[in-house]
Amino acid sequence: MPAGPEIDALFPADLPEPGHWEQRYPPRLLSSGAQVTRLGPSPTGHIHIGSIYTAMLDRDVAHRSGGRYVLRIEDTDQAREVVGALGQFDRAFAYFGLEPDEEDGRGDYGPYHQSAREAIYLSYARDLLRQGKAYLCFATSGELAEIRRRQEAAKQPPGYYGQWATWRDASDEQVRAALVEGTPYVVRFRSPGVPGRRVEFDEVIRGHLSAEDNFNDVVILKSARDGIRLPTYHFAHAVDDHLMRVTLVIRGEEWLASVPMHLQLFAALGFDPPGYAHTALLMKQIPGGKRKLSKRKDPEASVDFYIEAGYPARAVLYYLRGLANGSLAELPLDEALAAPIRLAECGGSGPLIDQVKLEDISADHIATLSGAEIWRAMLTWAEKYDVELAQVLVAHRELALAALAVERGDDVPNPRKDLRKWSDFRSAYGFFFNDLFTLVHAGDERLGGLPDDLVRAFAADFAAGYQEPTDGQEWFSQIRELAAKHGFAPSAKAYKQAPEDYPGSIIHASQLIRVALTGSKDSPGLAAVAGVLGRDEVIRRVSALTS
RNA sequence: GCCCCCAUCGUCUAGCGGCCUAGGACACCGCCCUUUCAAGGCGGCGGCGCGGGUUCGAAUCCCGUUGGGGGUACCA
Repeated sequence: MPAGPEIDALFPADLPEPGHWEQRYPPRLLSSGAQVTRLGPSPTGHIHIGSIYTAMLDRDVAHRSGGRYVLRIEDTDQAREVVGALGQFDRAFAYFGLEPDEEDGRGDYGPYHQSAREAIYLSYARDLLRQGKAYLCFATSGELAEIRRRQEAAKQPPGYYGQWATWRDASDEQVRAALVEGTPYVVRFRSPGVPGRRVEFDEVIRGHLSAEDNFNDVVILKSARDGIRLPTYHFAHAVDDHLMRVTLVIRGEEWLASVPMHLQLFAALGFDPPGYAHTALLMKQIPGGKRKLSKRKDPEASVDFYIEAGYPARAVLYYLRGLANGSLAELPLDEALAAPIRLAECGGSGPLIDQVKLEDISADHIATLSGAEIWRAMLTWAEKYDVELAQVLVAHRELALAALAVERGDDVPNPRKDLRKWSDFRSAYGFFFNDLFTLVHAGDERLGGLPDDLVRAFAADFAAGYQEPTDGQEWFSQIRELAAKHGFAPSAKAYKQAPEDYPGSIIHASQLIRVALTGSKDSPGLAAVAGVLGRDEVIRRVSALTS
């Protein structure tokens, strides 16, 4: 390997030494026991619900210990970067109230996106190179593929190591020649590991673990692209988490197998390693089993799925919290959200995300909200995802509140649970608003196939003698009397005993009015609905049946 | 293939050697309530993967096995 001066020639002349960064980012002044955590999402598309899950843990652990929760954008893979991803991150964190304590624009340990930290990585890479703890590798992707093919054929572990790592011990002449030719290169870590040797380490969630030590000379600096040379995740993890003075790395289980290698990197750099907690991955049910939720394949993996459908943030957080610590799922929502998450009590196996359970939780939660609270949340959601509905909610605020008061409120022991998410509002409550309601006429299939003449006559009678509801039973007696007059059976039982004697039962008669008023065969209690709609509107809607 | 993690009802889990005849929630089924629906009440179905140990005693500890998942990139 070429000596110092030749290595230095590969880097900018004014590149600072590691000591510079150590001073620039001094250890934090925090009380003992304070944890500094970090979330490192990649801007490669929609943010994953798993990131919200991890962010929740990061924030909880940091804040309860008097520490800091840092957001670091891991944008070292420029090829996969998606524009607009960052704005999405902000929206997602805001929706769930998981804004970081430090991120670009605020915090003393920035910049907080990796593409802006190139000089830092270069400093440490150069240092490793000078010490012989890293080396230049000129192998082409074709050569690497060939090595891999032969390793597979020989049933040997894949990777760049031992006899396969030809550039690890290349002569100075070989390296110089490649450099002179301008051959692209990467910087590889010279792993001190040997096959078969074991390492042990502690992991917060899984306890004391042991694994085969890493012996793979992983890439730490990728080849230059547009003159910029960025680090791999592994190297950036070691450098950033050290310099940002992160004390606890909470990340997905997919990183667990990399810990031995990461530990080697920290040791080679002379850093104290952070603590590690690897959370079980959120899974998705598939025909033959389950797999980790995929951002690309599964819409429910994206945070936007939950925001667009309008699941209340607190309901989602509560669900996620229950997944992390099962005992929290037994607590009421408010208590669960206020209780600490204990990493040591997190499960080690990945849970299937259960949409139905989430909806149940969400419906329960919404049922605890007042009409005014629901109106406010509905409006916030609709302004973004259903503009027409938002306009209606604003223009008819009183009507909306009256509609939301139907079978709901402080004096109602058993509030309606027909709203699981904000996007349910339109189908459940839209009919209250004339702008969102279409009159129903005789012959409509929702009327259940009753003869048009009967429908018209019944509707005309109802409209003509309509009385505003004062009491539910009293109001319903109007239908009861008319049903009798028009030959409907007085009860479902009577109808069932002699169906040929009647056009239908009292149930069919009431369904006539229900469909006329709500456009649906399912609705809240008719007397309450009619009360909200008001006399004129009830008559208008029922009269429509006659035409 | 190799390495690693994990393992209780269909799902999420409680359980950390005797409180277990294994508890709860969701789902499902039945009944009740009911002019429809959403609910609500009551009840039911349903599980410690398997085999060895250790122990007076094992869902709980150990070993093996099977199964599931993750990793094995100049992606994170």
